[in-house]
Amino acid sequence: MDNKPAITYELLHVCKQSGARRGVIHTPHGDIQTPIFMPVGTQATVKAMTPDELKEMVEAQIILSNTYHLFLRPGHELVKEAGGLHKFMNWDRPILTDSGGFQVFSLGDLRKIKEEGVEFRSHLDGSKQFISPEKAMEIEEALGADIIMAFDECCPYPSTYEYTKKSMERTTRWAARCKEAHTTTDKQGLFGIIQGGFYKDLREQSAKDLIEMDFPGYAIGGISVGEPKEEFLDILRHTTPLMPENKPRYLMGVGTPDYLIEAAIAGIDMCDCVLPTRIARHGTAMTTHGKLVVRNAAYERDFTPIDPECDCYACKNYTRAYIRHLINTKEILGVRLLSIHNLRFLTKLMDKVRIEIENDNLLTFRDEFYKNYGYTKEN
RNA sequence: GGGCAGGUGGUCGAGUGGUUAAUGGCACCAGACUGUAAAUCUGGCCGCGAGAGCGUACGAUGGUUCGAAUCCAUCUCUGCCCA
Repeated sequence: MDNKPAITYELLHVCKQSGARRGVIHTPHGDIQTPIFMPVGTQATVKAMTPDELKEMVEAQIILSNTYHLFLRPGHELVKEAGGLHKFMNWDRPILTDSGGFQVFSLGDLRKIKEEGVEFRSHLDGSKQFISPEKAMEIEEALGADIIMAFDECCPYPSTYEYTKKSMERTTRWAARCKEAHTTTDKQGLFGIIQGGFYKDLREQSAKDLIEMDFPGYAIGGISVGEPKEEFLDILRHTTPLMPENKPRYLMGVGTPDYLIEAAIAGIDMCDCVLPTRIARHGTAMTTHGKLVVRNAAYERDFTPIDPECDCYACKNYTRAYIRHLINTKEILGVRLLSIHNLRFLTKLMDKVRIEIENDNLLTFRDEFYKNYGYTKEN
């Protein structure tokens, strides 16, 4: 196990104003400039986007995919047979696969948690499926992403101290089993996931135990699950400093502009979220001046771009009135244009965040951004 | 000219004497969405009112009845068939 690790982190600069990190993550499929926002492509596709669009229009550096969903369909063996996930979906940049831990949370009614693993009743056909830490590793290795996540439990909010503690300790035991089962360490970096809900001592315990296991990167899981923003920030700010400085820090499931900026300030390097693509499908855009529900009647005759300050393909070529028309008539193009815009909006936001870190100016940038976006306070 | 079937809220369409301001679909209006069971879900959708409520309303008019979108009469309009 002394071969070169698949994933390494290089710290380039720390923002003197905010403490945010500017860095690079080296992966087998290229470098990732951080802090970064990662679009989510659960079923081996970022919904409505081609890989070319993700590269050229969105300028995505890395995308996510999902172990649980690909395990059910088309099956990890099939993806392996196709030559791995990169080849299967025609994406040659880095990929990160989530382990199915989020499905333990989101498929709450359909699963049973045991020490050995989680029994799921498939949401597709009701069939019984079992995912253990070892199984998750088998699937993730077959898929072949650059970064793979340990199998964890994402606790609901709120959860009692007792439940959260038991869950966190089990997640830690599962992390050890994932590490033990993980064989492709030269090609894939396995990240541990810090849990502990909204209890600081549990977060500390989780971080300590996982760090002892020496993963090539660490994630914060189990926040941004419906809690108030103050609690989110509190746990974020408490947990991030516990994470190693020489390894990537990943905050799972965060995707509103304010949360992304706060995450960077807290010292996070990576975030992912379904939000930009989901709200695009539901007719909403993120803009410099806040959320814009394009399908609303107010934009029926608005012949200006979604965001006049945006340079994306959708904003350069189409009006609110046209995109509203496409969304309201359920035309695929509407969803595509909004997805391009929202994803580009967030990747560009992170471009700016990286520049402002280099300029030691991130707090000033945040305040300015909030003012434009319409946030009244930062917390 | 004769026969038959019908005219219900933006629209399509239930309802055939009271619990009906009137099921449902669509359209429309708004909200939610944060490691995707999500091109989904929730709410609103006659007028006025914060609300209790009030006022109008099922082609038109008149009638029966304690009570009618529902029954009767006449008129009117639409579709189909026959001449």
